[in-house]
Amino acid sequence: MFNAATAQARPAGRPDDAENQRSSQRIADMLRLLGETLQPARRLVRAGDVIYRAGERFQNLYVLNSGFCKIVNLSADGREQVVGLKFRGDWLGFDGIASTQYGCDAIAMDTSDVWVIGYDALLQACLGRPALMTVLHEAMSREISRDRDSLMSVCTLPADARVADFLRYWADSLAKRGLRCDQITLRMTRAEIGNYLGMTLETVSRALSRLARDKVIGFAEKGRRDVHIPDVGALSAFVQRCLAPAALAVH
Amino acid sequence: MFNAATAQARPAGRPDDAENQRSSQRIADMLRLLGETLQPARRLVRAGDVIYRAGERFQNLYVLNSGFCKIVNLSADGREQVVGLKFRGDWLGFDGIASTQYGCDAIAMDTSDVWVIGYDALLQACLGRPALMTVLHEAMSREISRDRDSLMSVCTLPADARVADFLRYWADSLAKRGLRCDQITLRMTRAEIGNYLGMTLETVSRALSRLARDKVIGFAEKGRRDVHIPDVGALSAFVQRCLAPAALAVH
DNA sequence: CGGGCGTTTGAATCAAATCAATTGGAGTGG
DNA sequence: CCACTCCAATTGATTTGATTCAAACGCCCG
Repeated sequence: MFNAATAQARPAGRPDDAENQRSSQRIADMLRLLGETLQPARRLVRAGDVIYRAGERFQNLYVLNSGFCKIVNLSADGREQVVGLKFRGDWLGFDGIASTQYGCDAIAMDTSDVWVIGYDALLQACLGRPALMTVLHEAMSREISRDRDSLMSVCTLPADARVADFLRYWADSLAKRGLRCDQITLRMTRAEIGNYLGMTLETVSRALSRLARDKVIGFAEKGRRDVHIPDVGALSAFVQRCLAPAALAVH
Repeated sequence: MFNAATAQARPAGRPDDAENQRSSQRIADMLRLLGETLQPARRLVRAGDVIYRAGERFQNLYVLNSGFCKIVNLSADGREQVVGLKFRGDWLGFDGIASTQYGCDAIAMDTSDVWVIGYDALLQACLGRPALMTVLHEAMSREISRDRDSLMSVCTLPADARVADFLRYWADSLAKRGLRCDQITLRMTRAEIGNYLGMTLETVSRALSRLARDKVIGFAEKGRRDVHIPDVGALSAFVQRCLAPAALAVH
């Protein structure tokens, strides 16, 4: 189930189409179930719009029906940290359940369709519809797994590998949603990527340049926002190369 | 609700006794509720024992009634990362819900009493006992918040501050469980602490030495496993000092 | 066309990792 | 009880990867 593991287990590191299709189906089923049983209010947001803010009273969970957003944690002393990225089918706001207020800001990074799920209504509905509870728990479970993968990446990978792993994660997220992942548009600045990965914007830029020089990624002719990924497996291979500096000529 | 925020908001950085007492009560209430409604099997484990392993089929959640353990993520390429520490009242195994198998190892770090909660039975019981569902969701929510705080710490703090923040987190965890927190016994080696914090064991050792030199912590006469923390607020202050290198003489 | 922001790239600096040596306790067995 | 071993921890010297500081470039938009 782990991204790296999945890529590794495959013969040639190519995406597991069957698995991705199942993911895509699961998300569609979940959205259909939520739509039918709860008729959630929809909120259309644009890049930069705030979905909720840290400190606001927790009442709703949110589900992204389309678009893309970031979760930003702000510490008491002013440090700001992007702690999560959310795509279609992801839930937002779980951190508010225990403390009765949100602990982070959720900011749209693109035009998005956000479904508003009243938490009390959801719990109520869960009682009559066990499938609802299942999707809720699975979503929380997945978030916990993903957060651990993030921590793992930040703690164990050097900067270049972290950037490569970030792109792999992004491509993987798109593939799991049935979207093409050979051409991705990063709707984040280098500074935001760096913040998310725990490094400076210059280091992100250098890492991307190195990835491009090694032909692991390509840039569109105009602008460096669009990244071309000919082979997702090559990103995983690049990560491995970063980790094994003294193990080259073996044949 | 965030640890750092809490400490900051206090007049003198001292622990918030009322809040801690509420936490302690909440945990006791939760354990009582679980014990009464589910009569979970108990498993006594000793330091080093495996509670579950990554890859095993998910069937149970676990709740620590006493003791202490670590959650270890193992990547496909062999990197090993401590991604969480669990104390009395904490739940283990949430990451298995979505994928039907555990994604990490859970290893006891001390003699512990682990309650085994069959997941299906729990869901069943939730239907009749909404309070059960509440504690379950709160536990997952808290884990998500905590994971984000970890990521924040690793991404934004220099090594010394990260170690200080780690000790603050540990002391805070004890306080929230009604235990004394001025004298803590780290049941982890420097290497394990370093792994958790994303640094080498030498860096952990140096950071601890510096904290001791600055009188923020003290070591027991014999052995360096026991750490004396005269004032938890001083740890937060130390973190701030690390972040503000050029702001000393202001009066 | 010019201003402003985001990005790239280079050079210098710095924090942390690595390499290496020593110390200190805990445990074992004579 | 002491000698011996083993492993954790400390501390110093050196190297290295990433940050910082600085300059230039390119793209978008008014």
